[in-house]
Amino acid sequence: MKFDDKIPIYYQIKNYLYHEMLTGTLNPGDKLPAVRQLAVDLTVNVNTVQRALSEMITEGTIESQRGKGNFVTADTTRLAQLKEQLVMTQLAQVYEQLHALNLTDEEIIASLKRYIEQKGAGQNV
Amino acid sequence: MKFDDKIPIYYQIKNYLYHEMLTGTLNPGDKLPAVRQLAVDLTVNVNTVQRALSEMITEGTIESQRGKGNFVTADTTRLAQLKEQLVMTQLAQVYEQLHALNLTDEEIIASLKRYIEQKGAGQNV
DNA sequence: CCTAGTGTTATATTTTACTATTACACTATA
DNA sequence: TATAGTGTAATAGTAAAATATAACACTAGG
Repeated sequence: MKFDDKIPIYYQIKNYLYHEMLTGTLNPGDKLPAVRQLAVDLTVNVNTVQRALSEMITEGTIESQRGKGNFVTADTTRLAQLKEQLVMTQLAQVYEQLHALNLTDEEIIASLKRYIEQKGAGQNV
Repeated sequence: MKFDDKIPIYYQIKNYLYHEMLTGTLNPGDKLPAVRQLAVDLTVNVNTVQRALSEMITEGTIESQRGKGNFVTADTTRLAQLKEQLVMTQLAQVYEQLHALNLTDEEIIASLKRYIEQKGAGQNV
């Protein structure tokens, strides 16, 4: 897996796993790949995987069972909260940045629409 | 100045200076504060400021004159390009992230509108 | 010419993320 | 009970960012 060298790898692993958990690749209650396997898949060290997982365990989005494996929480409410939080974080970030560049609310919305239209021309989903 | 410990400081300094250059605090052709003064203002080391500046000099957004100072480029076309690029980077990032969470184009736009409305309630600009 | 103000560069040190490696703890099962 | 598969943790080493500090190079003005 390729990483952005401006952001800690363990942090990007968290986002990767969030993505898997929120888009159906990993469902509530599912067992995650073994840490050593994840390390191989992502071509990083086990400790780096563990650092990402331990933060997620603290957050409650993943539950660990020693000797068995790591599991996506079965608490769908918490997962919904996680998704909402990730979306809001992204929106807040783009809004703050563009607002700081003196774009008005309307210009921010318009520029996003324009971006999506341009992008959509040729590879819609 | 407070920095996000997930992103290199020199990189955040670049964004800070971009902001000053694109919102009228620093106008085309303006002289920047001396590097040592910037270091004091931002509470970082001179070398860290210099690293940010040297990248911006390479990019052509800042011009250096040894013994005199650093100056915002007078090339307003280049500054306009810079702003456009920063906006596009932000839009691409938020779009990719939200799209990766399975939000449709319409949902992405709608969620941004909702975010702005909620935010606007009480502190419009 | 000298001095103050400026950009530029270099060295050594500290901190953090990451890696490599090893070991330990627990579970399931043959 | 032995073994394979799992999570957890500790140690030592490497690399990059940032710091502290000093020195060098150029400009302007007295």
